Amino acid sequence: MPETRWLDDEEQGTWRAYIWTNHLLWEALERQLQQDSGIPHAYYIMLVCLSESPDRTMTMTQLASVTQFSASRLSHAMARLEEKGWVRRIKHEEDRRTTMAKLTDEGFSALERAAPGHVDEVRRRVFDPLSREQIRQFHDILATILSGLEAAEESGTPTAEEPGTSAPE
Amino acid sequence: MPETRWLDDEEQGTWRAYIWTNHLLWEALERQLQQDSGIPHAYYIMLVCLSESPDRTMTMTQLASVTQFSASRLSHAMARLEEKGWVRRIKHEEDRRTTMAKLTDEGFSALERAAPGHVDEVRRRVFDPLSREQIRQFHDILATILSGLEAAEESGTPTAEEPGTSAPE
DNA sequence: GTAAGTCGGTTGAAATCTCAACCGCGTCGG
DNA sequence: CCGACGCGGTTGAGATTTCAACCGACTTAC
Repeated sequence: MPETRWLDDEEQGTWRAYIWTNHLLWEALERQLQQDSGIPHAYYIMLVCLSESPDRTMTMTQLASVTQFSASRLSHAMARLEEKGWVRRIKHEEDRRTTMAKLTDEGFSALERAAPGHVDEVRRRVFDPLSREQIRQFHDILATILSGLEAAEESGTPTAEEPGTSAPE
Repeated sequence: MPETRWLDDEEQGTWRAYIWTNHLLWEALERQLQQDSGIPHAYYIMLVCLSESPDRTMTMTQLASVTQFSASRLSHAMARLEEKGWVRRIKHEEDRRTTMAKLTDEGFSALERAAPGHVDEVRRRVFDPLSREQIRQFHDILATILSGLEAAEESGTPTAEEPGTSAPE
């Protein structure tokens, strides 16, 4: 790494805006969810993922992969959700190693209660202030960044420069 | 609030992309910083803020306000940074309530060591994949969202409708 | 069959963050 | 001057997250 290419003014400004937006937005969402439903956002995500899965069930590993949480974090969180009665863990019949996490009816209705407020907050904070055109641009920008990040996930930490090249595997 | 206005497909897609991007990006940055310098990103931000302040010094409250961390979080983190020798806390002479946080020379050079890798990561993950035009759009979008969030900060939780204050920095 | 290796998942301890209570200093009204 | 209140900041307990070690269940090679 010969020389650091520092961020120019425009990039710097954008980056700070990003950091800052993220920070405030996250806080607003977390607060809203916590106060209205007593659920941290991370748990909310897990419930959403389960609710959208067939039979409202997933293996721990699947859920970890979808949410990008560590196995450990998931396990602890699950224990917490199970205490609340929102989720039940069931041993898989065939492969006795794997555990199925199933959203209970109480869990589902907790989600139903929490969702409107959350969606409302997101809409108010993010989408209402943006024009339709901006939403489209935003989507494209995020998709672009995302594809680079996902490529990096699989193969070490490449320079996110190549479009199609597949990982060695 | 009569009926929930759910997100349409475009909004939903954008939102998920945002959540996901954020998550992966944050993890990538956190990991990079942690591994290369042993500093969590939150601490990095604090060091950066101090380093840019005159005399590399700020009161705790100023720092809390700039970083948007709670006083408590800041206090704990400061204790940690002080142990590392990167920061020193000094009682203010005139107003004995206030504490000045000062970045030490070791702190500054720790920052110097950490910065290039971090900037590099940000550039590679975020800006390199984007066109100049997209960066500009991104900036506008973030500024728009941000101004709503900041307006909400000050006055309860208004509907983010005011054109109001301009972005900071 | 059995020992080594891997996979799915859990556990406990340490680090961090949040929340509420707290302490000392300053200020203001009387 | 006196007491009440507000401000700057700290503290300790509780919740969450991470890290590393661990356990039992499958697989594979001998």
